[in-house]
Amino acid sequence: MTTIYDIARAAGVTAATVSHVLSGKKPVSEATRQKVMKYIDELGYRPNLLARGLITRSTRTIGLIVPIISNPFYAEVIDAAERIAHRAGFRIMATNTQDDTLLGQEILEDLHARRVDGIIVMGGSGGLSIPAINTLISHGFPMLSCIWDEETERIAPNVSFDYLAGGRLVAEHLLALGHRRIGIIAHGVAEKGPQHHLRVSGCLEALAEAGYPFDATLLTYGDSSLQSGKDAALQLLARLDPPTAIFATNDLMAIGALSAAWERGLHIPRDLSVVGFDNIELTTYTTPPITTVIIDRVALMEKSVEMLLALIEGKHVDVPPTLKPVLAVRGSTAHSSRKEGSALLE
Amino acid sequence: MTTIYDIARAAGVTAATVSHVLSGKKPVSEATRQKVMKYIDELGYRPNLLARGLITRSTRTIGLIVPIISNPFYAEVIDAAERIAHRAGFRIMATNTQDDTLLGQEILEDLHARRVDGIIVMGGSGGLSIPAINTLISHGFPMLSCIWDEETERIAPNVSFDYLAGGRLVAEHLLALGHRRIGIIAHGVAEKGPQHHLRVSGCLEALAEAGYPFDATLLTYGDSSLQSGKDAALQLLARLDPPTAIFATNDLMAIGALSAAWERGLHIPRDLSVVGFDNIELTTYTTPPITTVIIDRVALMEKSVEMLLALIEGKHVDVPPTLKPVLAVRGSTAHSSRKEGSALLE
DNA sequence: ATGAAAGCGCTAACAA
DNA sequence: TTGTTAGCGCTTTCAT
Repeated sequence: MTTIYDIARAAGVTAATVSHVLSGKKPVSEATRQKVMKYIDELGYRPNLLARGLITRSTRTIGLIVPIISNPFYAEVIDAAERIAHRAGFRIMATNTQDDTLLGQEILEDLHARRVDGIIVMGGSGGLSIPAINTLISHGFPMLSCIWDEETERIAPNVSFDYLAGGRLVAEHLLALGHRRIGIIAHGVAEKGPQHHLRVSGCLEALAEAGYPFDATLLTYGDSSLQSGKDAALQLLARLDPPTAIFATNDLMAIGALSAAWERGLHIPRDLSVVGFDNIELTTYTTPPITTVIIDRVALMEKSVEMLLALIEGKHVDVPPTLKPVLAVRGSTAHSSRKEGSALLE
Repeated sequence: MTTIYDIARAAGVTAATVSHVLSGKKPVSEATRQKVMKYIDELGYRPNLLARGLITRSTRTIGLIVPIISNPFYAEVIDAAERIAHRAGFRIMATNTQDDTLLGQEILEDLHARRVDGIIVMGGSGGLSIPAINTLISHGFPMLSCIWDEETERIAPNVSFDYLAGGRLVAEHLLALGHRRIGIIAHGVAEKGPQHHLRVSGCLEALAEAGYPFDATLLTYGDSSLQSGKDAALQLLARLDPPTAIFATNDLMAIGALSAAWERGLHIPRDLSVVGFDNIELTTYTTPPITTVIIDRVALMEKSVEMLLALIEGKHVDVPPTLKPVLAVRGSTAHSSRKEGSALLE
């Protein structure tokens, strides 16, 4: 592979001069600049970023860890992060933990070993242990979490989203439509404890404040996947006293719920209202489009990247204000027409 | 940051010995091994992969370039690639070109400069110019394309998928259901020439062979996005002589078509049949589920990664046989009930 | 079984 | 404006 020395030799200068041409940090005569550039082009020279990174102690790369890349929410996050980082001359190295703690740990260490300049950890703890993150941070490594739960906030700086308010928006919307029996499909298997629990809490709080008790048996769990949302919805719909509305804590599960309702021959929103969370692009194109809570991914990544870059440069950083949710009301929710508590006809 | 020398000093040995412990390539007494490991742990040492890569001339990383990461098809591809590469001890560095040629060029050069061991370029030429790829290959850089069109096949080794056969499957299926007027939504704006044209050609060939001429005005174009599929479908459905079935050359556009039909109050598949291409997970959960052509992403990436690794090791590689399509018949297609050529009622 | 020495390709003082 | 020198953190012969 062509090195800086090959260029230097060909151009009849020294490696330092070639380096100067490349970086533009030192004055170089136009004549030699031209000559050097010519040979760079001719020999197809590309600076070895490993060598450069070794000495500059910077790779101009930021690591991004997400739970599951096949969830469009995270794919869209990666896309946003890439665009934003690119503006600052940084590259994103994204990986997904597949919600596996061991793999998450490995990825974290690998990113560190590659000397990325900093790391952003997205989403739930799935796939990453707090101690693992803690170790890196205590060694002074620039890290931050993005939309994680409270546990992490005290460890890494956290760019946060007001999930609680999001859950409230959902409840308020459904209550206003006359729904009183609301089924919930949350992420997190029961044993592990709910992971999307802030979204649920917000919803329950608003219900309680409005004076409507929540039937705890209407709280079911999924794993954020399409199929798990469908399964949970089928389970809710099979009850003798099915809910008139279902709140899924992410959009994929909401789509699963739509599919479940369709299979049972139910019309949405006439027979059942469905609300999601995330606002992935797809929710505008389902039939009907899904009412969901908007998480502004671009704003989130703008804040995160900006904050991480500051952290990398050793600047003082203020944790940005919590991002607020907005409800996108679409066709999957309507006034409750079915008599509450009555079984669904098939 | 802790270096190998810090460990060596702490353990009272030399850097070479620590290296031997780490690599396991040289015999080391159990006693020193223990001691070294202890300090590695204690000081939180992580080998600097930049330095290692510099000397071993390998980063154990393979670059993966896709057009658009927010298309679940490519997100699923990346996920598959990561799993497969991981088995071989390799890491994937994935980036999307956002279908931008300039950005694609930049990414390619960056990947090269980072000294990834090889690169896989996925999907259409969107975002990457043939000459750019050619330059790298001619310099002996391990590269291959995956499911690209014929143009590339002569340049880089190509893991291919039989798009033509896929298009035929669609036509045969629709013909068997009695459809004669088939609308097509293909990727590629008209000026640039169709990029998904093999999928289209296959379909047209089968139609011609069956003795049914294709009305060229029923060929419309999108850009593989949800919205473009919807727009194109609306356009087709607004005609006085709308098609009885629509073939979208990818699933996102098919979902867009579903949405368009829904907005126009049409029932699928009674009023209109819709077929997609790719078999993204979502197609099973739409209402109704979408009939589509299966592209086996895992098989594709298995072949690609395996082949690239061989290329990296300088082994001779045989181009694997073209992967064949399989049609997944689902609820979005049914027997043509509407009288051909009649306008759609709203 | 361990160590000494050289060098991967680059940048960054510092000199000239 | 250009060159000299040293060294980033690691692996790898080659000695011992």
